[in-house]
Amino acid sequence: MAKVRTRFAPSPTGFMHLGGLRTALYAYLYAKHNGGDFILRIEDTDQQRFVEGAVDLIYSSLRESGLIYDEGPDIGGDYGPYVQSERKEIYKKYAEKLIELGGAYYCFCSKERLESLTDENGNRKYDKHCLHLSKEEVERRLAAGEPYVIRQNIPTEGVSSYEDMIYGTINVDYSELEDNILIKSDGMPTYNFANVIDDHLMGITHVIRGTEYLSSTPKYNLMYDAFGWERPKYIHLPTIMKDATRKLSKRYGDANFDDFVKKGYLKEAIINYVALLGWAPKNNIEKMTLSEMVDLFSLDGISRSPSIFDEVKLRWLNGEYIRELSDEEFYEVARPYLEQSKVNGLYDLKKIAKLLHGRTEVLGEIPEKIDWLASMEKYDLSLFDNKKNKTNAAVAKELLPRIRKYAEEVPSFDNDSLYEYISGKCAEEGIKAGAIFWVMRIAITGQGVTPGGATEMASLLGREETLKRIDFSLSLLEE
RNA sequence: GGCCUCAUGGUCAAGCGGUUAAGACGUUGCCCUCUCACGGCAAAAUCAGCGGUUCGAUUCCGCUUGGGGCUACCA
Repeated sequence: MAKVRTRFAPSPTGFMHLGGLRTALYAYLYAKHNGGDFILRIEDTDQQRFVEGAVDLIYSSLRESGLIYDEGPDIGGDYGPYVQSERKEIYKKYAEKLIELGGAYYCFCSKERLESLTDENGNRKYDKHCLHLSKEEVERRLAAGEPYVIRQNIPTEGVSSYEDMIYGTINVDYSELEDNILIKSDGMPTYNFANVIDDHLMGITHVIRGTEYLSSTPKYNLMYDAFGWERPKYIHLPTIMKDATRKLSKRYGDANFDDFVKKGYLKEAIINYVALLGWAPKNNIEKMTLSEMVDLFSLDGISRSPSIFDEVKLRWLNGEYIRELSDEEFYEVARPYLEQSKVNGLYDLKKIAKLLHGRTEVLGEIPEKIDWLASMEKYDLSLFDNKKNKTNAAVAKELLPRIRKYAEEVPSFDNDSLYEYISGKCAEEGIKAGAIFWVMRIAITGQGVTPGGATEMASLLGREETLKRIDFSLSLLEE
């Protein structure tokens, strides 16, 4: 069997969309699982939608997520060029050939005439008007420099049939199809034409793309057949949805790979999560590395129904990846976020990172978790209420001087020393340690929830600041 | 509207004629615990509806309903 070749063929219209990323991922996985090649091709035939810089974004997103392509515009290959706008002449040549074969024809119809074809329901279907032009007339008008397009000549009757590797047999009546434009008046091909020519010329064996092409694939098969080319195998993928009725799309602004990276999701987690949308490995594992996915990937694990993107689950998975990091690695990835928080320069960021490590699911939430540490504000005294430890503001007022004394006396201000010293004292003096720790934590932070216990927070603050805060709380309790 | 297509808990999903209908996220309890988080345990589904086929349907077929896609000189 021939070597498997798959391709990812995005249009450079903006950021790398997660739906596109998944398509790329599956194309990559299928190729690699079968020992084949994965190719990148840029489909930039629509100059209106072209966005400056988008091509570089495609390169970097693919590279960052580990989807290394074997051939592509920036790395070359034997089937280039890999950018469609650079293949204009190739399309022209094949379009002319298709015309000779009877599979296409020149069309000179004006926009106005096309619009006049619209029926009362707002539907429009080209009437093959120019198909009936004589050869001489076509020659004449071409020579006169009249603007033209090239349309595909689709049979008016009959049924087209093909096998999709996910959806099975797909039958479509030719009468449902229209004589689409293959070559636009600017000389550029449309997707409808370019994808066929390129996939064939580049030796693509398996075409992997979204279901939006499921029902238009018969048109492409018609061309493969006309040229006498072997049709590729088709693998159409279900859509990723934002919710039950809306497709995940750029319009909502939160569906880009870059957005998630910026929010503080790890690239591995994003890829891993996206892989799970529409595919499940046989062994029921959810957390996988890219290379594990390559091993496990199989078409019969792909579902046919659209799946909804669930950021909550992505969060969980991201948390799993974060917890797996060493403290040192976590510090490195968390650093930009730590540095943009208000505590930057005030406390030891490494120490904070260590406390945050097991409590962080998304890196971007780090600042809000620690910003309050920068200054001690007046807080609600009901925070001292705790029924398990039987504490409240009155109890706190009583306990705090004692806590202050411990903080002064403890020989070393690291967490272990603090914990041992204070719990030792509590045992000695017959006081409930839980109550002391609760009061102490509230008194030095003024927060109900903190990224560490009383002694951890104290050791982070240092003796001086801890005492200062205790005094502040004492004064609050006096009022 | 026409055509293509999909349908198991809130979400992702196992299942491929006979099961107590996996698992994960989330949710809710409980346990652990110097708060939170982590971790542990537990709970929650008559498989969209209706008809068939079959000794027997979540699994096969049809219809209905609902969702998605296509119907561009966009891909």
